[in-house]
Amino acid sequence: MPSRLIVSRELADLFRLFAHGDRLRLIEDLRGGEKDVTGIAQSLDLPATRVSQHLALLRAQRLVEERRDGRNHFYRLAHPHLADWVLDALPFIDIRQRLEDADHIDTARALWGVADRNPH
Amino acid sequence: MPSRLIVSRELADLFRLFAHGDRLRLIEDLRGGEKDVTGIAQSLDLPATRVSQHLALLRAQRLVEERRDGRNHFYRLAHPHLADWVLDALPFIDIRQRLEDADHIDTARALWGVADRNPH
DNA sequence: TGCAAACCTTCTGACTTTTGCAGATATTGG
DNA sequence: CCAATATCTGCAAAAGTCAGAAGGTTTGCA
Repeated sequence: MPSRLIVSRELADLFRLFAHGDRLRLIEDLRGGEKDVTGIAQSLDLPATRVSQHLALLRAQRLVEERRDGRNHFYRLAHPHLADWVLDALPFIDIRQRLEDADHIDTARALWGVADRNPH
Repeated sequence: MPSRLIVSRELADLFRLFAHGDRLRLIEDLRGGEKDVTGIAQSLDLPATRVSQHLALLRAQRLVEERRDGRNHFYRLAHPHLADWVLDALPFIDIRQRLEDADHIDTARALWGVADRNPH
């Protein structure tokens, strides 16, 4: 009977995992395929230790999968379309705040290799 | 140039807004259309004051829109498909934990009036 | 008119809990 | 031993939750 409560709480936990800019960038960084920790750390410009901590959180929820090759650990998205789903949230960002931001959104979409879904 | 950073931070703020079970239930509650605060409070079993506070947060991000009729305030989703997008996250919930949870997910989907996308 | 009740919002303030992050240490492979 | 990661510890900061009080409107009604 309290299924709504249970599921909404689990969903909330999931969303909290995405409530961190670096983790979102990490997910988008894996859009292209697997990558090792050092590689991720470089492209996100973060210390490898921090990246490893973020990955541990994502791994705990089975959002990423690991493959070891020698001393390198390669990670990939467990659900390839997770990155797409995240970007689907872009339309929900409040546009009102400085039009400048709209440009940032388009630019980011382009940088992340996603076709602009809202051309004008 | 730091578009990725800016956008990922805004997205993270958005996700943080969804990182609360009651707010998620509220969004799903508006799936069927507009509803007034008292009505929402009743179906969520929360004090109206709390509901109003949640609505204030969602309104600040333009996620809900308000319509006043007499002393009642009716709210609706600014983006009708927001509720769908939220439920699209269900597949990302870790299934491993007690199969029991899978049932809860199906049940919740049914309760929220969404066709089961993963029949077996 | 006036007043009370209904509906809702906002402010205040404290409280709990989380969480981000650094630095140290452990582990595994070359 | 070095490189690449993972995990542990601990804290400081932040953030968010929530209850209760108080304020605004609108409606109903005497």
